[in-house]
Formats: sequence, structure tokens, C-alpha cells
Amino acid sequence: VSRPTILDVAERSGVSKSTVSNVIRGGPHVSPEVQRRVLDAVRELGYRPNGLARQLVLRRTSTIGVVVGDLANPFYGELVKLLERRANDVGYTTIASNTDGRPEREAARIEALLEQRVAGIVMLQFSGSGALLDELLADGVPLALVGSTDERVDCAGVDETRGLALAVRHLASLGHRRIAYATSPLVDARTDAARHESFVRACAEERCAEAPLAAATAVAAANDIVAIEQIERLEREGRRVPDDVSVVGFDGIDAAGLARIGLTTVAQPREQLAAAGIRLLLERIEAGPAAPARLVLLDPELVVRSSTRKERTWQ
Amino acid sequence: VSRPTILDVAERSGVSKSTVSNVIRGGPHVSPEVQRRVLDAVRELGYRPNGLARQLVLRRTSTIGVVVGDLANPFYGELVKLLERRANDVGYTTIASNTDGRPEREAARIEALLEQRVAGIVMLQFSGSGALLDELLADGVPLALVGSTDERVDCAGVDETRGLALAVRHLASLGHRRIAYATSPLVDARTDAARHESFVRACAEERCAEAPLAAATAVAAANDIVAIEQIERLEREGRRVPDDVSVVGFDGIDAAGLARIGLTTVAQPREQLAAAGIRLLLERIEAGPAAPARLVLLDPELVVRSSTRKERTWQ
DNA sequence: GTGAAAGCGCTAACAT
DNA sequence: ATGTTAGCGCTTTCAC
Repeated sequence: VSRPTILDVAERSGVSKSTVSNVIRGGPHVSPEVQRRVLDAVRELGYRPNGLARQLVLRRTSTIGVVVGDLANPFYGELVKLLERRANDVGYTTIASNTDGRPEREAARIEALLEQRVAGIVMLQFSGSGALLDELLADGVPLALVGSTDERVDCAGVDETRGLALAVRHLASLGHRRIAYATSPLVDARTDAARHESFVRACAEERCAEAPLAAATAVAAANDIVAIEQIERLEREGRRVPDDVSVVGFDGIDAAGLARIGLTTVAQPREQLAAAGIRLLLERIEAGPAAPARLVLLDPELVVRSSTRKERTWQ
Repeated sequence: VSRPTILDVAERSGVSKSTVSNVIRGGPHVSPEVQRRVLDAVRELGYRPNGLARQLVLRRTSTIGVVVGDLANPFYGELVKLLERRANDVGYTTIASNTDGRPEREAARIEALLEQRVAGIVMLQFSGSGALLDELLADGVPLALVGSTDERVDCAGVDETRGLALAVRHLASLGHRRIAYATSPLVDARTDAARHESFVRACAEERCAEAPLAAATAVAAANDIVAIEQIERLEREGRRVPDDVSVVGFDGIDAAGLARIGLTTVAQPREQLAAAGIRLLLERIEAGPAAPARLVLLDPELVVRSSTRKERTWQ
């Protein structure tokens, strides 16, 4: 039941396999007559070119690896989907690898991608192990970070400083002075670090203080999932959102926009992130490892909904 | 900058490439001394086996294709994630392909998977084009459907009849007699058809009637996303859920469990679905195309929350 | 315009 | 225990 090969097609159409190869790849110098015969044979035999063999001989693949922390988070699900669409448009396929945020899984999945000789890797998640990054860079693996940033690699991300500044400024303008930062283990460590850092800075600028969750009148979450979890937790504990405490998220997932949730959030431009990520990666593949790292910084946008309101004492 | 090959390793460690191959694959008959030398060479050279070449010569891959309709739907995102984990556990990798529910994209993505010579395909989405299925079957492609069913292929799914019966019976017991069925284009056509059919049957059994959305006191949705959209729509139109109309979903996504949403839903056992899907596929790969198609029917579970209540006139 | 031949990097008999 | 050899299915010079 072995699949037919290019040789079978050659035999059946009475030409050599090079000629078959030429017509299949739309190569040059093929007489219409021969072309027809070959195409007929292809159809009759149900021939399907072996991509593995082709990639082996070409010594390059048109596959892009996508490393993601949590596919069950719709923000990443959608990003993966957009990346795939984008990649398809330019003739690439993608392989998505879920890491559950575990560094050892991340390393293993990347290793597997490299053994498959992917043309490059887009990382939506990056455990932050600098060693891994250095190794990849040293290996000359084309890399692009989407949604987080690192000086050493090409990145497409949102301006994290502005992002959390937007959130904190919004809360401050509503009179909040004691703001908590909420996160979870599923948040990519680097992203988390960046967001927390800028949260702290923005607090300083706006003269608010970082407070523990129990003592805060508002919470800024590392992402929308965390924000929604916080709303759940708060209301379970009898504190109303936004009446008792305001909550703002980050990402702009669809669920945040539901009337029942109404999460004020800092939305990321997902389409643009995906587009920039693929573009950066392809250009990196083109340019080689020596070219300087580039950074595409997109603007996040504050979407105000009903999870934030004036601090109580101000009413 | 070409990567080192097995030959480079052989040369550096002063053995033949078969010996290198043996130690790398943990093959037999390798003296500890030679083993050490080879491993050293591997490390020094930064050698990484070429999976493409290996798969080509083995004439089989350990890659499973996963075809999914909408990765941005967290139910599918999670399913893909679980499938990947499961597959990894048994030595396989997965490559997920998003189709956006479009049959032509579905066909194209499957074609690409086959050219990559995937060992088999798990379909979470199936456009329902019988022709495509027949073709795959005729080609002897190992196939497993997860979440939908077809007599011709191995399937792991929830008992759709029971699933919607659960929903309708629940609504009927609350006094609802005019129930609408809600769906959307993103719902896999076959799944949609199956659910609607059993909805109709359950209505007959419970003596309810299928009603248009505007005239219904309750709505059964094809999945949780649709259900949540319906809640949005209804409340935007000024009809409260569950006070004016009850809504029940299907799938059991995390968001349904949020207190703010509180969606009564028919939950699918996602872990078990993923596990069964992978198991069926592997057994199919093992058994060959001739073996009879198998069906794993799992029990859905009604999770009652706050989106359903007694029909008003009954109070 | 078409074919013959030389690999791509690897595994698996079969020798030794 | 290790080496030799013959491919896996394809692309690509280079002849004809």
C-alpha cells in the first residue's frame, strides 16, 4: 500500500523523473504534450509529492515553529490562529507547540522543532532562560518574539511601559491610590516581569502605591484571564467590582467585552502583532543572523468598560 | 554555516556513521568507550539529528496532524493543547491546522499535512464534505474524529443524543415549552446538524416545540460561545437571563463557570476526549485501514448554573 | 526539451 | 562490536 513516488509517475507517463519534477514544480522547458501526460499520470496514480524528501534535498523547510505558553488562553489561541493565517499567505506552514509555561517543556519543544529543521521560530512565550536564548542565537536559529521583548532578538510587542501606564493612569484619575498587581504562574515570566516593573514605575509617577490585594482599592492584572479570575475571587469574598474595587486587565480578549464581564483592559492589536511577527521572522531568515535585532513597538489601547469606577471616598 | 551531520560526528569520533547512529538511537552493541567518544563529539559539534532525513528513510513520521475549526474558541484551544500533551506522552508531535470552518481551507490544510506525511490526522472540525472523507479513507489515511461522529471513521465523541436531551429535559422540567436552537457559522457543520437533530427529537419527547428566538422562553445553543453570545444579545434587547429567558450551552468552557456568566451547560469531558482520540488514532495506525471503525461514546454532563430557571408563568 | 547521475542526511541489513 | 553498503524520494546540474 506504499504511496506512489515520482518514479512511478515517470514510468507511467513514459518520461524521466526529472521531467516529472519539472512539471510538478512548474519548472521550465516542458512541452504541453508531456505536461499533459504527466499530469494525467499524477491524477491516475493519486500521486502526492513527499514533502520530507523535497525539504531534505532543498535543505530548507517552509515550516515555522510557534511556541506558546497556554493555548487555552483565547488571547494566545487567536494569536496562533492569526500567525498561521499570515504564514500560510506567504507560503509557510506552522507548527504550534504548547509549553504550559514550563521551561523544561519549552526547551524540549524547541529542540523538537529544530530537529524538524523549521525555518524559524516565533515565540509567544519565553521562559526567560537567557541561556536558551543565547544558545538559539549562537546556533543561528531565526527567531522572533511576539508579545514580549528582548534586546537580542527581533521582537513585535506592545509598548509595555505605555500599556501599564495607561492602566495605572486610568485608575489614578479615578482616585485610586492603593493599587495591587495581580498575576499567575501561567503568565510568561518575562512579560510578567516587564508589566510589573512598569506598573511600579507608573505608580511612582502617578503617586499611587503598590498595595497587597487585601488592602487595595483597585487591581491591575497581568492579563485578562487573571483579571477575570480576580473579579471572581473578589466577588466570592463579598467585595463588589467595580463598587468596592476596580479591576483592569491586559490583552483585550473577546470575553472581556461581554456585557456581563465588562472588563476595562489594555487591548493589544493582535492582527498587527501577528503580521509583524511573521514579517520580522521572514526578514530575519532572509538577512541571516548577523543583522541587528529589530523591534516593532505597537500601541496598546485602553478600553474602558464597567470594571473600573471612581474610588469610593471620592464620590 | 551548514549544520554538522552524522558524518561529521563519525569523523570527529573516529568511528563509522552507523556506529554514531547506533549510539544516538540508543541502539545495541556499543562499547562504553566508543559511546563516550561519540557523545563528546556530538556535544562539541552541537550536532542535532536531522528529523527530516530520519523520517524519510524510516518511511514514517511521528507527527499527528490536528485539524481544528476555530483555535480562538477556548474549547478547541484546550482540546488541541490536551491532544498535544497526550501525543507527546506517546512519542508523537502534533501540528495543528486552523480552518476557520472553511471547507476549502480544510482541504488545503489536509493536503499539506499529507505531503508532510503525517502518521495520521485528528479532526476536531469536519466540514462534512463526504467526498473528502471518502478520499482520505480510500487513501488509507489514519483518521480520528474527536467531538463529532461518522460511521465510516474512528470517533471519540459525546453522545450527542443524550447531550441535547439533557439540555432539553432540563428546560422542560423548568416548564419551558417553546425552545429555540441557536447556532453560528463557526460551529462545525456536522456537529451542528447532529445537535440540532437531537434537539428536535428531544423536544418531541418532552413535548416542547422548537420556536424562533423571538418567541422562545428558552434557548439551547450549539456551544457555549454561541450561548454566551445569545445572552449578550438577549440582554442588549432588554430581555433578562434567566428571568425572561433561560439559556443553556454546550461544551463546558471555563468561561461558562464564571459567576458573572453562570452558564448552565452540557459539559464535555475534554481530557477523556483527547485521550480517546489519540488512542483511537494510534490503534488505527497500528491496525491499518481495513479494521472496522470504532466509536468511543463518552457521557456528557449537565452542569446547572444560573442561566436557567423556571418558566415565568409557572412561578 | 528531456534524461542520467549525484547527492540531501539518515537507517538498517549484512559483512567482518 | 564496528564498518560497508544500499537505499528513502526528491531536486538539480550537466549532457544530449
